[in-house]
Amino acid sequence: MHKTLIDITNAATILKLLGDKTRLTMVKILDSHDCCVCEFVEIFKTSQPAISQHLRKLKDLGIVKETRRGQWIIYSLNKESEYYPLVQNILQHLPSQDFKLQELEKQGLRISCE
Amino acid sequence: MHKTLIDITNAATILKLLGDKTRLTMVKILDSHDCCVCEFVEIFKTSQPAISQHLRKLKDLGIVKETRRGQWIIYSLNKESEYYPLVQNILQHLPSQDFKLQELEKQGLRISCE
DNA sequence: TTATTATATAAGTGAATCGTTATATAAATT
DNA sequence: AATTTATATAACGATTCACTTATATAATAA
Repeated sequence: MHKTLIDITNAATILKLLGDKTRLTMVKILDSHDCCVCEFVEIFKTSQPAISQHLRKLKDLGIVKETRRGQWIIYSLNKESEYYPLVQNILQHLPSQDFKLQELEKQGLRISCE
Repeated sequence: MHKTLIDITNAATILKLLGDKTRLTMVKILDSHDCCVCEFVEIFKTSQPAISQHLRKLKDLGIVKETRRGQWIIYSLNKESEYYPLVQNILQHLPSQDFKLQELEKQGLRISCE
């Protein structure tokens, strides 16, 4: 099986970053659906700056990328990242978090960014 | 492929624990060789309490286990851990750290615990 | 039994981390 | 042009974390 070896210092940095429940859940959600900031704000019931700061860290390491769509900024997993294989491997061990998006849809909050 | 799903809160805890260069390197080394505390002290060139504290955290989560052998306590990976498959998966992405043990042997320091 | 060696624990300190509030920027709407 | 909506950044406080020094425990050797 192909495995890109990752320098242990960089690997520790990535794992530390993913070692936060909010960020780990974000990444798991992004694994199946792109999302904008406002959706995460609803999902995690925390402040918008807190969400932006988490996304910034993920973006700084190249784990996620952003695309502007009008006034919204859509985040997605960066599949070109050298860390993507590791991230994918980790995510396989986690249960789907899609129910969080489904709750949003029930409340009609997901549509806001589409 | 069998994957044991890990609750996302526990997964974040595990990843945070592995998100430290010293602990991650320890676990990678333990993946191929059992080690005692004094070896880690030499390898990481840090204090004995610092090493003991790292091992304590890994032990508390069940990632490593210990066996006393005379005055030494030998640490090894706990392959029965529910987190072992995840840990294994992560370690596959890391380059071998055996060279650190080999350096010890050159200095005749590894033999001390055998 | 005393000293030595290996390891663990406790307490304290400085740095890193995460959330908050306040403010800035940028696009869309009026 | 002014307002609103979405997002980012800055500054600060509380908590967490990893290390240090000092001390405790436990096995071995003298």
